[in-house]
Amino acid sequence: MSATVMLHTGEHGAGPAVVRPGHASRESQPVLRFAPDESIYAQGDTAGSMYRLVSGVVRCCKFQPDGRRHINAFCKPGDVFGFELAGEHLLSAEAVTACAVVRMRCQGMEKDPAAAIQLYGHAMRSLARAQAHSQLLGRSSAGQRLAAFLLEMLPGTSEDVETLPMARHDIADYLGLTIETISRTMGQLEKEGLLELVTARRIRIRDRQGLAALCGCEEPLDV
Amino acid sequence: MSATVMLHTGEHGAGPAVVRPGHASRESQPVLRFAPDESIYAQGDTAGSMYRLVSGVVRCCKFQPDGRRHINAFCKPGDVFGFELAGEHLLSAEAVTACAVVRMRCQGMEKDPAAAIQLYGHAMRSLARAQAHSQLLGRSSAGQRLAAFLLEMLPGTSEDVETLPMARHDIADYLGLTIETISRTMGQLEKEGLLELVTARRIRIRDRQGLAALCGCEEPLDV
DNA sequence: CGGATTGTTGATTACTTTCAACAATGGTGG
DNA sequence: CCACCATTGTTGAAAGTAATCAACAATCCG
Repeated sequence: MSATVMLHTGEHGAGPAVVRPGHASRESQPVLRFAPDESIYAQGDTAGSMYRLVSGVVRCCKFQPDGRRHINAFCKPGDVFGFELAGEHLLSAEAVTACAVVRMRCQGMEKDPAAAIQLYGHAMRSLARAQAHSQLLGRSSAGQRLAAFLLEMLPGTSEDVETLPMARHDIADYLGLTIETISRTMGQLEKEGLLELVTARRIRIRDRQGLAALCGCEEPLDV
Repeated sequence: MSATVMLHTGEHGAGPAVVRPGHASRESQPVLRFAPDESIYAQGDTAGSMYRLVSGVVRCCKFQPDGRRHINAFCKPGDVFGFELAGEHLLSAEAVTACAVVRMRCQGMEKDPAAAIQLYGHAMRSLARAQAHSQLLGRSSAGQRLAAFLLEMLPGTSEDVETLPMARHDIADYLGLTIETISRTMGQLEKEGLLELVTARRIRIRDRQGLAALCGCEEPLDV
């Protein structure tokens, strides 16, 4: 026996477990807009809201004391980010492309079981992603990482040209590689016929199965 | 967009959300014991419980289709693991040392706000760890990884000899390195005077600050 | 004590980084 | 609309780090 709880996360959601503008303990929030490379919040900032990405791409990243940057995740429309257990953000969130974001204040969450369950869902999805990512980084090989990354970022189903929203530098900091290695590996994948680089950012995936075989592990999580 | 949370009832499922022994709305569960290398659950198993480690050390790991193993986390007494968003375990949990575990069935979570909030806390702690770990793997250098690992695993405060509970193979799969590299790097840290290897597993940390400086980043999370 | 397991060390190879120079791109102003 | 220029991406050569393969040593357990 099992029980299923539907957690509606869309703005138009309805029902008991809905975090949305208008909820008793929350209020409607305007859509915020950010230009590319603009900061949504920075690590160390007081955490008090969660954010739902409406459009665009966001990177959640950590700046190390030694100046290096690690990108933990790229958020796509529909993703929720920025919720924290403690009082301050552990990561920074920055717009990769122009993007639209809804901020939702999380006050009195502990008084609202439905919200707590929904928060749990978001946390678990983020957890699954983070674990998959650390598996990717532990597993090594530039080719495998890039293949997995491309399958994750370019969800298209046919052989159409898709646009990578982020720069090589972002990819490098996400995959734990250098921009030069990204460049070379991308070229190699092209030489192997797995993809075609129309320009650096405009890519046509020629052989999705080949890429999946290359990275030799689970398909990208669709969480 | 909507998300579904499967809240599984154990086969003996009865009563309100049972989360840990002693709590008002929960019931006491027996302590399970596992021998070293014994499996607590395997990836793909139906998920219906969470587990609290009472004593010993557990590894949460993923076996890739190509045979490689990645260890996502080592659990220490007090840690809670095994909760899932979906209906099955994404990772396996195995005893590293002999250990004692309390299994808690997760039923009727939606009726128990306190349990949901507690679950959220566990998920967020796991998330913070997973993110820190992917930062560690992305950041590189065997020496830095091992230094961070030792600070994480050997919490002692003075210069006493401590015992590593896991084998080199486990460390390697956790840090994304090989056992040979672990061995060599350990020897190098000893040569640099940062630690002393009484035996392979019995280690005296000589210079905690030095190790922290080496890994050049955040202190280990105490979550 | 003995034997299997676990850990170490050495030599070589493979891969990624680093440093450097160059090419392409895309946005801006003329 | 085009030319310019800063930004972004590519390519090459050399160096460094970790992986691999192989042999050996130490440890633990019965």
